[in-house]
Amino acid sequence: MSTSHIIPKSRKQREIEHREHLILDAARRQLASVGYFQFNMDSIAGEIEYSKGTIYQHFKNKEDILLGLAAQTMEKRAELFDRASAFRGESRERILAIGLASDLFMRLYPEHFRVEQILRSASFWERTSEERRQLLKGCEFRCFGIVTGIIRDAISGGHLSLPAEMSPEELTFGLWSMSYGAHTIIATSQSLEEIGLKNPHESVFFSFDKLLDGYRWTPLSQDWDYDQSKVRILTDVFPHEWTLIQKQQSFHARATGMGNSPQER
Amino acid sequence: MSTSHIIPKSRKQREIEHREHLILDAARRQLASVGYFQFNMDSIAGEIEYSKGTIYQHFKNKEDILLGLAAQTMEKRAELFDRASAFRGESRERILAIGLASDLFMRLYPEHFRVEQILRSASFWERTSEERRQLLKGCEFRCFGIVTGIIRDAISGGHLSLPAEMSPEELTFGLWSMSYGAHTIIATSQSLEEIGLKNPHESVFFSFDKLLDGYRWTPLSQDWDYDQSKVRILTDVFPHEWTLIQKQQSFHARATGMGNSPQER
DNA sequence: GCCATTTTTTGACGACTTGTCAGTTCTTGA
DNA sequence: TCAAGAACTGACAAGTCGTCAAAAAATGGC
Repeated sequence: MSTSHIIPKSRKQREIEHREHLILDAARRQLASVGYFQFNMDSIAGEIEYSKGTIYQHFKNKEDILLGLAAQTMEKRAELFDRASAFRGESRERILAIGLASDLFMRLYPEHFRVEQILRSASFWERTSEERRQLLKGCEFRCFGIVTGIIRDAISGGHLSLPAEMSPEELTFGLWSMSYGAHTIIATSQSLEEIGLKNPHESVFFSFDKLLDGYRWTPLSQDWDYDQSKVRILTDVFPHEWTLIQKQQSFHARATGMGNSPQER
Repeated sequence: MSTSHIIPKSRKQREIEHREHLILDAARRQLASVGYFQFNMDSIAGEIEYSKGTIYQHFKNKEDILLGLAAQTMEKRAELFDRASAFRGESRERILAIGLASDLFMRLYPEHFRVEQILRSASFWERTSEERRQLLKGCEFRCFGIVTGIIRDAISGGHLSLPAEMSPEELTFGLWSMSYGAHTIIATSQSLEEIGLKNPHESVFFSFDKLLDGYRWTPLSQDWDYDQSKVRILTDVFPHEWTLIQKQQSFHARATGMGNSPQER
């Protein structure tokens, strides 16, 4: 009796979860192909072959779907951060690994930035469901905590000492700002080429190096071959992701400066 | 005859321009009070006491109005940058002045970030008018050029030398990223306090200092009192703006760490 | 196998928006 | 004073979101 009770229930459960994925996948495709302004509920319903009413049982409204998309990718970002943080090496290499994770993340999920942009805009949040909001916040905290953890490790390991009035969180904020800003600009600016930036991705790493040198986080870039660390991290920690990106971009590998090994700089 | 020809025309002209301002002001208010999702053409029309049709003679569509708002504020940002760049002092002080200009800008025009966020999002641009697009791009180029100019001055003045493979534009991009990222996060994040950041504005300046130290842009922060430079720039270059902000925030001056002189750090 | 009850799904519909355009009002200048 | 053109208007077509009564499907007791 217990099984006949439980099995149908869990099948139902799985069906519901599966449909949630269907909806999000359809939404992601829609968003990628037609953009936010064309993106509408009727066509998502059409695509997944369920009615609009059913979608509204999963999501409070249109915005909630976008939040769902963001939560999905943020989850993946947090995973990448976890793996980066677990790299066995100098603390500064571990932070470099986080930088690489960010970079890989934005290359693997470029739509994420479109969504995040909308997310961060006017009066969006109040329309979404509390539950999903918390989910996203959780991922954000997790990522933030991972970075702050590495910083604390660096301090206790004697590789970094912050001015007395400065907290590890503030350094994390600086790194976050730079990374978020750079990636947003890269993803959305119409005219970086025109402005004279051939390879903004690479510039980000350069700025990172200099920022950490400014904090005197040892080993300093002049005393250590971080290009080699980069290769090691990519092959050890992100082999799968790196392969994916190399495939994606192999046709213009040399132009992006990442399809090849970092030594070329 | 010529006067009777010209005067009415220019009055008409002025009326039209005046109305454009009316529309943008109403839109700005709407956006600030109800957010993007409630923001609609009918209520703007109601507020300015012209019909919707008339609004559509000025702007191609809703998005074009937002672009108009952005162009208005970007113009102001470019002005602040111009003034910052004209500060007579060390090149690194001039870059600090740019940093202060950014900070003042976001404090004076917080709605701008809401708009910019929407601007940078999905399939927005294709709906707007080419003319206004160019206007905005122009402001962006101008700001970018000002910063790059200061960097070139620093290089030719012997205060900074970039690695051979790195261009001034790449450094500008790094500064832009950090500033844009930080301000966006500050303006839109729900939970900075919760995460342990009491005064993110101040953290930005700290990161800036460290980044420039990393580039060995002299005088290094350890050899120069940049807090004092900050005060000098604020009083010499941005006296009016600074007063405005102090008034705005005087009731929680100590909390923001900017209502008072920077020495307190 | 049958039917009453509960759960799930559906899509027509109300409410609201955007952008248009035919018709009206205002302005200009002889 | 009035004709011609410019400017303005608001009803309207087209399209969207989110709801909800009714239909369909699943469940479970007999």
